[in-house]
Amino acid sequence: MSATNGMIFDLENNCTLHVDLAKSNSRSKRSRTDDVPSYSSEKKARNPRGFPDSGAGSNIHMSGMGNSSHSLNGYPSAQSYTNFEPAAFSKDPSAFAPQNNPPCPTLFVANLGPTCSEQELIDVFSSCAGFIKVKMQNKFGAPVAFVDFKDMDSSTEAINRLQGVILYSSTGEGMRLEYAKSRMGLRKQDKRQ
DNA sequence: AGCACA
Repeated sequence: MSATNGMIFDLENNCTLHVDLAKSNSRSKRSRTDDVPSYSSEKKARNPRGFPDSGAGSNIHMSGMGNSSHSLNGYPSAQSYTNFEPAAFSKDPSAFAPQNNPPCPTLFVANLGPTCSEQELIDVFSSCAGFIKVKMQNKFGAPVAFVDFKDMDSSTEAINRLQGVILYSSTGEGMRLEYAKSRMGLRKQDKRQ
């Protein structure tokens, strides 16, 4: 009787099933906002829409990265493998990387693993057209990198291709790609149609 | 969420 009192999120099937609250159930006298009769810890969580916000509406599915041909922790000094295609594991880039910065040729890379090296980023980003160089900044626990492209078109395509790509040294969801901030960007670079 | 050099 309490199995489907709220909603059911089925993340595995990439489908969201939300069962409406009991309108004509046996407990129809219960108010819509008060769905937890046993625990009255938080009463402030009420919506005028009558739909409890759980915040779990995103159906993020991480693929398993089938390109792990090199599982070694060491990397060759020269880039010997630059032919793998990151477009194979295309997913929704906007699910976990909202880039609101104005477009620029330089990309900001974050959410890297603690053992990520600059050579690894070079090997990954060199597969994109217009790639120039990678400048990595090692901070403790939060390494970031800057990737320079020749144009904003190249950097935009690089974001779409390599957004959320899990490196061999990644620990979480993968690296986060954004447009780099710069005080030079305050110039008029927004072109209106 | 976290943004440096030239």
